[in-house]
Amino acid sequence: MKSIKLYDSLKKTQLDYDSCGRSTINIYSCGPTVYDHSHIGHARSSITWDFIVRFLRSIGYTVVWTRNITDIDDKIINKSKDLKMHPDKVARIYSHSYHEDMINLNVDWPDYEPHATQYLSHMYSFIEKLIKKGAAYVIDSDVYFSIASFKHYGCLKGQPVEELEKGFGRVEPNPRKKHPLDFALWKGVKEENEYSFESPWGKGRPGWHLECSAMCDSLYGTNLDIHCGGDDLIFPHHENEIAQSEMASGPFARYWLHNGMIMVNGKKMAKSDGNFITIKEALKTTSGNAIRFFVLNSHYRMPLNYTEEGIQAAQNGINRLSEALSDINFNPYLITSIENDFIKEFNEVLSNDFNSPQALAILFKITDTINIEKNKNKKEELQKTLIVLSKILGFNLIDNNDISLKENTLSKLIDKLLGWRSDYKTKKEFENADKIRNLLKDSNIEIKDLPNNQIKWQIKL
RNA sequence: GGCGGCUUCGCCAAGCGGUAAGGCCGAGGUCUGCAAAACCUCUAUCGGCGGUUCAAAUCCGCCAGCCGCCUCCA
Repeated sequence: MKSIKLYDSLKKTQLDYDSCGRSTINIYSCGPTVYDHSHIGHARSSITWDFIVRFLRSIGYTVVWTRNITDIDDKIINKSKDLKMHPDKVARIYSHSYHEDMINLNVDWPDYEPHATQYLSHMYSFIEKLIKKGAAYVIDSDVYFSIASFKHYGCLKGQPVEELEKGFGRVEPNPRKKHPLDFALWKGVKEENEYSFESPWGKGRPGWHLECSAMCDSLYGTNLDIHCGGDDLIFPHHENEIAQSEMASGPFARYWLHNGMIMVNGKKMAKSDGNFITIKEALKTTSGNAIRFFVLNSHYRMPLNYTEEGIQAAQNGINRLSEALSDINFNPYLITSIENDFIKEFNEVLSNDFNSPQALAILFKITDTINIEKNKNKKEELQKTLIVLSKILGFNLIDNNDISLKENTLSKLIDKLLGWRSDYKTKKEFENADKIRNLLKDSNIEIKDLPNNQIKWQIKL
């Protein structure tokens, strides 16, 4: 098994991944709270973990990937009031929207996609365990986690409790809590008609941090290898997860990975700041491949500035990669395993904390080589290499090129038009020939005259 | 106030001690009826100032600007 290095947010240093002799890697990544359409920031996160899972699988690991859906939350409830709709329906609508986005971004389905509301009974036993161990206390129908019970509290954030307290001045202290940093595991209802669930402590709703811990515990027990999420979740979400899980069932995730934020004009893209672009909006003018390219072209831990130009540059880059595959005459879905230096180098750079920008550079190196290769067999192998590697990054360059389209009627129409254009060209009626070319161009179909009277066309966004 | 991070070509962005990847855009050329594509060629010494070193974008110190987290957040 290939060895990999990764940056661990908990130890705050780059480490060699220790597989503990197992070929399986259990990964849990924090998914969305479904109260609205997802934005580019969610896209980055999803694409990042998707590509890392793909890569780990490509080098031989068996990955069991879980990505949760938070389907109960105050924001969902607020939205349900706005829409005059049941909270559960709100959650289902936006989960569906999220799935649509994931499909368009070619993000693989995780192996498990637990919804918080499906794990209530597990949460109850989780809370009970904490209460028994003295790590949680009940006040009326609220249950709080006592951070004083966990001596490593603050380890992920990298700050002792005393320092964390200092930053707490801005928040109204909840007088019911024993310590200002204690957080709710279970929130009892304030009003009788609130959306809530029956629990051993009365009607209420689970605390956000609890969900992930309980679901991890249920799915993986103490065998969680990698836990990932956006770096805005480090504190308090992941910090609290660690505290709960360690207190309830012992060692939690062995490694922590966090992706950097998407920025807009130097500020973090966020719903609350209103400076977000939804994935659906972005897909109106660009492709899923381009968004993925845009994301993968920078290292996952770095902040990434979102701009229209950046997306357009990414789309142009994708177009060039697809271009190198536009004349394949083999079945791209039946590629037997190949080995060469490009692949070796590709695996090398990705093994070094998942350096996707360098991996992308290799794709372009292959593209350059394809474009100048005269030998048919060699060229074919390079094209196969490009397809295989681009798939590991999660690109779909094949459908982008629309091989299948060439079989259908639209394709026949295009060929017919191109035939007419050739006739006009033969008769030197270039004005008419150009009319056809412009017509196609207006429909995002670009044509190119190659030597020997061959004509190539490509759908170009 | 605390902790963490960022500053590299016009734009995006790698690099983690050995003499600046890649993408986009742009310029010139080959090809072409023209165009596009492809191909060839061209474009930075790394925020500032010091220091360590045979050698620094890379390590250390100081300064400046920017951002994130500490409240829901991918």
